[in-house]
Amino acid sequence: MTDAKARQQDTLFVTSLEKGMRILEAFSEDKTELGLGDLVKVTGLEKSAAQRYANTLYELGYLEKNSETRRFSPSVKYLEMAYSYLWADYLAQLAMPRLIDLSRQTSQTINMAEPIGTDIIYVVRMPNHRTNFGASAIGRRVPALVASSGRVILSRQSDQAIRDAVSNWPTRQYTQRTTMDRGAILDNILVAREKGYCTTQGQVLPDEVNVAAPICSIEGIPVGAIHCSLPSIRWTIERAEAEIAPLVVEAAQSIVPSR
Amino acid sequence: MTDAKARQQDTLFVTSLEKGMRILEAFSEDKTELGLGDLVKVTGLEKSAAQRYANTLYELGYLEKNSETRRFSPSVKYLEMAYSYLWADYLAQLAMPRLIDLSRQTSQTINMAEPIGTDIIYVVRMPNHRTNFGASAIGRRVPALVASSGRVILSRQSDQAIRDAVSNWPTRQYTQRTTMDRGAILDNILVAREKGYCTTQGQVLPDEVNVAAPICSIEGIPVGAIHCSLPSIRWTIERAEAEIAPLVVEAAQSIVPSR
DNA sequence: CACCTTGTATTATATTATAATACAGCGTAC
DNA sequence: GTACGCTGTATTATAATATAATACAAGGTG
Repeated sequence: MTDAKARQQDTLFVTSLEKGMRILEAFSEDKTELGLGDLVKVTGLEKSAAQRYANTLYELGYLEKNSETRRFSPSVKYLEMAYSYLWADYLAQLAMPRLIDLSRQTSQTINMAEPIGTDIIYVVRMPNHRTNFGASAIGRRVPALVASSGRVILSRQSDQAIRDAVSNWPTRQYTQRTTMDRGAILDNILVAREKGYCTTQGQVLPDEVNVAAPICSIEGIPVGAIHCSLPSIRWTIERAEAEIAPLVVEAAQSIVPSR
Repeated sequence: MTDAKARQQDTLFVTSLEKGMRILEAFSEDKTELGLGDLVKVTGLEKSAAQRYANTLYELGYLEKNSETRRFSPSVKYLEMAYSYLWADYLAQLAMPRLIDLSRQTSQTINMAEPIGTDIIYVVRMPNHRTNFGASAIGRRVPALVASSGRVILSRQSDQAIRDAVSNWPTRQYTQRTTMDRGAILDNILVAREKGYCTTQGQVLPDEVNVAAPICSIEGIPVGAIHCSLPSIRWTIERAEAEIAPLVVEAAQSIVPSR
């Protein structure tokens, strides 16, 4: 029995709600404005279902509607949800003051990421140089194997977990320089384990050098990472290791979530 | 006929989805972890309904469940929604590079806010000094009459609109110094209209001086504001006007959304 | 130990979501 | 200039699905 089938027979699972969430989720980086037909394509719902659910979300204020094009787009309610989340995220609250300090100390772009399945997600972003918009927006997911934050979080896992992840987790080619060679990724992770931080170059964005250090719970379990982005025009990996890495590591180590 | 009644008879309005959204919205600044009973209280749903909808959202990955306390809390999916929103927000994308520059120039906390009904909502936050956590989280709503950003946006509206807002819009006492005198608020807005920026002190947080300037569309309609927060230990309003206001105004004026 | 409050699971019932379909409005092309 | 295809919108009878009640289990507290 498939998941979907199992759910249909579960009286505690409300399929109508699922369909509504499909509409909410239809919008993304490259789908910012969708008409009814687009929603049908993206969600796989029937036309009449898409109509009713989109209309409901519109009436509830989750979707805006361009009165000329009749297309929907996410409303600011999407942002309010982030606010609710952040208050529930103990790590974000604990880390925030240290991240602010680090941002001031380095005058560079500072991020905090948390692991989520095979990805990491950026929870705090403090841009300090102009960059791609997506790189300064909260809530972005990137495969853990690609991001320095993801790799440094993995570096604190068991050998077994690392090898499993490096073999099986997805990657994605963001730039020409994104490493698709899993052997090289493994090496990078193992070096990170030795050094206590991970450095990468041009993995997600071209022309960026990254330094990431893990945030670990009192039991030593990696629960997040701090990550500093540097423009590679002015920074080499060597210079980043010398000048930035110690600060990032220190900041990350000063954050020890106990719950 | 009430709204609720009207909706029930509207076949295009899916009440099940509404109930689900009630659960999603139950979590907030001070309600970060809710058990089933709490959800019933907050949402007004029946116990069995709360059960089914919360369970559905849990299965869909929107809610986490603490396996000891059995309480729900928002998952990181709440954050992903913010990411989708930001890509749909033309103003945020347009403003981001200028905000980064301004943050570097001033080395102070920079925010961008947008009006939403009688509130403003913070869309971009770039903290540069330690502060209250809520003040560095995206998605926060504050009554427009209280926030310097809200007032400066109002200052670009018609006399009629200003007077209407000052008389009728809600306010809230965040600090001991929050101005509850609507006459004083009106004066502050009218001064802002003259000067082109709005200064406030201790309205939302104690010990903060704020300077805000409006972002206007090509037609002159205020669509947002840039706002700089300064610790009042080191900043007076006078110094902020002299050193910070020109930079904030310049940044805001350099952003001219054309759609 | 008794009680109360919490979350969980089940069921028959009818409320509510459904899919089909018809309609209207608009732009395009022939 | 008219016909066509493409949008989004509105209405219905039907049955599928959400429902509320209720019973049960599991902790916690007096």
